Amino acid sequence: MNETSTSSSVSPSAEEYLLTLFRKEVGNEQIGTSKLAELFDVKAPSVTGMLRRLHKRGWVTYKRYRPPELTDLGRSIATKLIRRHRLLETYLVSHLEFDPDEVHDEVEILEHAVSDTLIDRIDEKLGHPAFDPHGEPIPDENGHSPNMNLITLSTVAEESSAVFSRMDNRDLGMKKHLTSLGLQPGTNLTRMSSGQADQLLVKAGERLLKMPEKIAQLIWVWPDTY
Amino acid sequence: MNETSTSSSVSPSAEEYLLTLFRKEVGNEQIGTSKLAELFDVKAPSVTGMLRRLHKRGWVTYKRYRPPELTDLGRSIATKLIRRHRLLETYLVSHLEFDPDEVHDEVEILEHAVSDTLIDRIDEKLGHPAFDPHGEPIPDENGHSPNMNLITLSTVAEESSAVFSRMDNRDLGMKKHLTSLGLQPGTNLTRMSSGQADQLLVKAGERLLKMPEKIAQLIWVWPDTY
DNA sequence: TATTATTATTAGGATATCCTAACTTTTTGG
DNA sequence: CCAAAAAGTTAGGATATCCTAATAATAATA
Repeated sequence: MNETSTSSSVSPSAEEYLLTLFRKEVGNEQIGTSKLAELFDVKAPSVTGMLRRLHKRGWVTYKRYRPPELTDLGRSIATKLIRRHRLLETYLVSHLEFDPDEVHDEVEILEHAVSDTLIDRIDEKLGHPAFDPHGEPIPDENGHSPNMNLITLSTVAEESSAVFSRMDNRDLGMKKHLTSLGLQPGTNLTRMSSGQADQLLVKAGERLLKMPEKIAQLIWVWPDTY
Repeated sequence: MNETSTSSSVSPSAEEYLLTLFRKEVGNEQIGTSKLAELFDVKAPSVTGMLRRLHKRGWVTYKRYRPPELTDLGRSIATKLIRRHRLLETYLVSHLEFDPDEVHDEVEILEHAVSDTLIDRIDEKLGHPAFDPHGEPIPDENGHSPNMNLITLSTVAEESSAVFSRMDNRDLGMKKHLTSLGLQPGTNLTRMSSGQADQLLVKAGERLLKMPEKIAQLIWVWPDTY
């Protein structure tokens, strides 16, 4: 058993802190003791204590009064947690009718309780998805994320194909609309030639859709590049 | 929010102890400190400590050197936990291809982490099942178990029908054997008349089986009583 | 740059869980 | 019915989390 296989052996809080630190690092955001305290609804000294413990576990480098830095180990563990998190979200949304915007809290607790076996089962059931319901990439078992060289659908050349990756997930209405048309992360799209300037002709699976240029600019795809 | 709605706010171990105590009570079995210690792979003093805490929470009545007694509150909480447990087992088996004999450990951890909402979703997905994969009854939201008036298959009258409910689940070999013959919780059985004394003739679904009296005594069925 | 304001840490406690070692009560059996 | 054996408890520690109050370091500003 490697250090990260049995997540139930590790305290949930510690993993949550790690995850937060990781997300902030990815987003190039600064985060200190008091911000963390606020996020976790905890008092500052608790954060200091946690940072010490994370340091002791080798997940972060920590020196008093300095912001914590993730170690490679920390990053690798966080990546596995991200994978669990996104797979669980995907599963709850697609198999248990959870609302994409409401799964987070449930998953935050679950991700520390499910076994690797269950995660693998879910991954299989879902067909090894590369993106979660929010369009975020799901790292594979080795921690590699799908290489994202995303472009908007509007920049795809006519007669070219691409894979739907993500859409602006701030506009729920549009999201639902697109989903109802069969446009979801993973859907294969082909842009057909169309006479009109501000209107695209897109083949999504079997369907042929007309789509305003404006919307195509909000849809990010993974280009088929051979 | 009632005392038991947010199980994540309560320590998993305490709930596990409660569950064990409840199961023993139901089975009319005695259980003391050292047996508990063995079950939880923990030393005796830890059990004493836990019993004190369970007492303080009002889940059990405890006096030193005496076996613990469940309180009504304890029983009611345990019943909810049993519901979670059995629904989760049922779900993992029917929707995620877990082996009925291997779900237990997974569920033991999960049952303390899932929200009531998720449990309700699962319950719906499963169509409000009354029995789990082991044939054990699943209490409803109010803690009521399906009324079970079980009798053994050997006491079913000839030419009468009954529904397979449960079998002695201590004998794994027999269980697998019966399962392979199509005998599972839920299967409809009809006892046919047979000339032999120590041998029953049983129709299970489409199949006609010969079954030693001995085995029929270990199979519990829900009689068809109109 | 010196002083104030902000941010972060220590000190000292609480709870839940677990442990070892030493002790007590209950049970059992001659 | 009394002495071992078995079962259970207390005492004293450990770790992970969290807290409050007091203190220290860094950052910001006049």
